[in-house]
Amino acid sequence: MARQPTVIGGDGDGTGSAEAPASARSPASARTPARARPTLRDVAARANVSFKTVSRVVNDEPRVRPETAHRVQQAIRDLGFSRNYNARSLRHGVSSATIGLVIGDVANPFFAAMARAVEEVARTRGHLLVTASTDEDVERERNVIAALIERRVRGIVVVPVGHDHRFLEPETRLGTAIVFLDRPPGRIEADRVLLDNVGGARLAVDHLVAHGHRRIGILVDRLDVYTLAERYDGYRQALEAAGLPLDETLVRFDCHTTTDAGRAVRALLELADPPTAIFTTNNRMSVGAVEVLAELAEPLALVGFDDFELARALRLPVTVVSYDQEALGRTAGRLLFDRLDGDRREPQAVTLPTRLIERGSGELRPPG
Amino acid sequence: MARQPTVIGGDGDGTGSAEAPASARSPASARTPARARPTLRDVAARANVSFKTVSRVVNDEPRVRPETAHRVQQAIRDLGFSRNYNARSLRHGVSSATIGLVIGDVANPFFAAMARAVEEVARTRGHLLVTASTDEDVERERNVIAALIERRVRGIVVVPVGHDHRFLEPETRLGTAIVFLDRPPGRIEADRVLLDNVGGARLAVDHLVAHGHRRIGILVDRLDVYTLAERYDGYRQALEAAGLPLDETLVRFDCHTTTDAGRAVRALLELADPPTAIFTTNNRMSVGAVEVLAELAEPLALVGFDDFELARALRLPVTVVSYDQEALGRTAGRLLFDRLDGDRREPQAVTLPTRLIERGSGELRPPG
DNA sequence: TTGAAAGCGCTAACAT
DNA sequence: ATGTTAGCGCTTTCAA
Repeated sequence: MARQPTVIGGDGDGTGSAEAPASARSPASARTPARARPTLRDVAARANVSFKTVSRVVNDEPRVRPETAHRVQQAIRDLGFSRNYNARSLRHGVSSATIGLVIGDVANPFFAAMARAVEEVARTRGHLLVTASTDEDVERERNVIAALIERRVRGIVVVPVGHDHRFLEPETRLGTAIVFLDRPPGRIEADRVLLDNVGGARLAVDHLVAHGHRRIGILVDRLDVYTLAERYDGYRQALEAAGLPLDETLVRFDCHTTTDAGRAVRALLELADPPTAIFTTNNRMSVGAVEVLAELAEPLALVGFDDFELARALRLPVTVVSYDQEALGRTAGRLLFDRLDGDRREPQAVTLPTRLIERGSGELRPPG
Repeated sequence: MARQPTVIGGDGDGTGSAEAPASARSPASARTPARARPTLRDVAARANVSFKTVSRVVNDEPRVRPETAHRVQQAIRDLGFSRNYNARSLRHGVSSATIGLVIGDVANPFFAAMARAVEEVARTRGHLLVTASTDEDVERERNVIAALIERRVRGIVVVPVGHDHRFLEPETRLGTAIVFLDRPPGRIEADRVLLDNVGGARLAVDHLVAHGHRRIGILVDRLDVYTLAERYDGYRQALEAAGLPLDETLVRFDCHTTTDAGRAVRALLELADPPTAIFTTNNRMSVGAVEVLAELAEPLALVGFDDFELARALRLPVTVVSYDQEALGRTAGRLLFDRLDGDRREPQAVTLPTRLIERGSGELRPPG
């Protein structure tokens, strides 16, 4: 398991004058301290040209004799030169070729799918993506956005947490494009790409009602999360449309983790008059519910919002409200680049549709 | 659904001289073109101080009269000033406070978990994370790493694709820290955080053998993926240790997607002498296998490498080789920052352990 | 085809 | 406590 230390060559080009940090000098090992990073000037010196010529070569500008270009290329390789993009973008009008993505948590497959789609759009446009998670914390949202702006990203796709984004207004005026994803901005008008949450929830609950259920439990987290509030609203609308009362004992809040959701399901089951069906309002809750329901002799009906991998391989395949996750991210990414390309239309609001996928769990009828 | 356009204020401070791109002038809307971004100097002018004083305020340096600081803060707010971090880091020794992460695909939960862990470490150190996916393409790996270096990230955590990383050597000498994650670097010595893949595979196959299986199928992708080659190796070692022959018809390559894996399982089932157990060498393959096996009347035994959400909620809960995903990313992140802090030990090789989680599918005995 | 000079927004070193 | 000067690595005029 022991490894040979990397053999590090001597200071071949006489540039290595960088003052090493104290820690670099301490161990007895022959490890060389970091040498100074070569600049356009260093390359120029080595190739015997002016540094402007090197700049031309690096940027594929015309008007350079092939022979000169060649010599410069060689020097670039010899020195391990890499153009400093930050310095480059200091000049007005030279892009940082970077965009930001602010989401709740990359480890959540829902966000991961969006991240992937946004990154894909960025890539086709030659941009890099800085991704930052907020953990649904308002303060972190602000901090992270500020950090992105300090680095002069050209635009930001954000799944917002807060409910007041007026602090972004000056920034948009300064040219940073902002697109809100999955949830609307608070107190400002801006581009947004949303899901038809109310419609999706109605799809789910109408479906359960159509299969004879009259006591339908619902799992939600805090209602200040926009999507959940909307889905809860769809639930209530569906009940009302069906002439069913809203029984508050059937509504379980604060289902943040899968564990919370599992606990909530257990609580519902222990009710004197338990529900015959459950509507879970996001993928985590569905997973948590499924893990508990899997242990039951007599299964409850279940419809979940968000599709998830393996939903169809489960003991009882799960009926879900689904939609195109990638399309969410892709649409937001495209909108962002449209803006960067100079699109000056009024703020756009795109709403993506949902659909019901019947797999079995949502088609169970109430017992008796 | 129609939205009011954002009301955009006039050119309040007389700075707005930025030349608008052609597209900005086209529509009849009163939308103002982006104004020039305020600098330290603009703030200084407004607050009637020198721009160095503003710099002091922005950087929380001492030696500024509270009253002055106040005036400056006000000007900063008025102008919507944001310090340009790129310009700042131009100075020698001022960090870009950014690190890079190069992975196969953020949408894969395996990578997402690592991304999350690395981001977490970065965050505690006040750094932002630029994440880029390679889609397991060698050329993209090189391009992406080059792009990160051009932006002067301080270090890069990379799940490598290629088998020759000598091109990184000059870069490490220039001070960019590189840590390889999940797979070893090719042809250079460098820090690496790996998993005990061989040991994990042996755990899996030994377990199946112990339960009476003598024909054990295996799903793999291409063997030039390090982890899979190692796991395949563990499979062979286990067979040999058990005195079992290696039957090539039981080895299915090129299982890249879940669909591929499902197909491979079907092919195994149609064999004249089919296996009684299957070992899947990553999470995608396990999912693909499960989806096919779920349809079977008489289930096959299955052990999968990588744990996955819902593995225990399935019709037949899946026995897996598990490990601490977060620890992988966390360890790599910490190692990276250790290096940035001046750690000059020889390149480190950390290997993380695996363990078997029995859930049922791996404890099935062969029929008869 | 090549080069010299100015300046992007900032910080560090040195005044005042 | 505040200001001045130089320069980070680059691109953009403009000149040769």
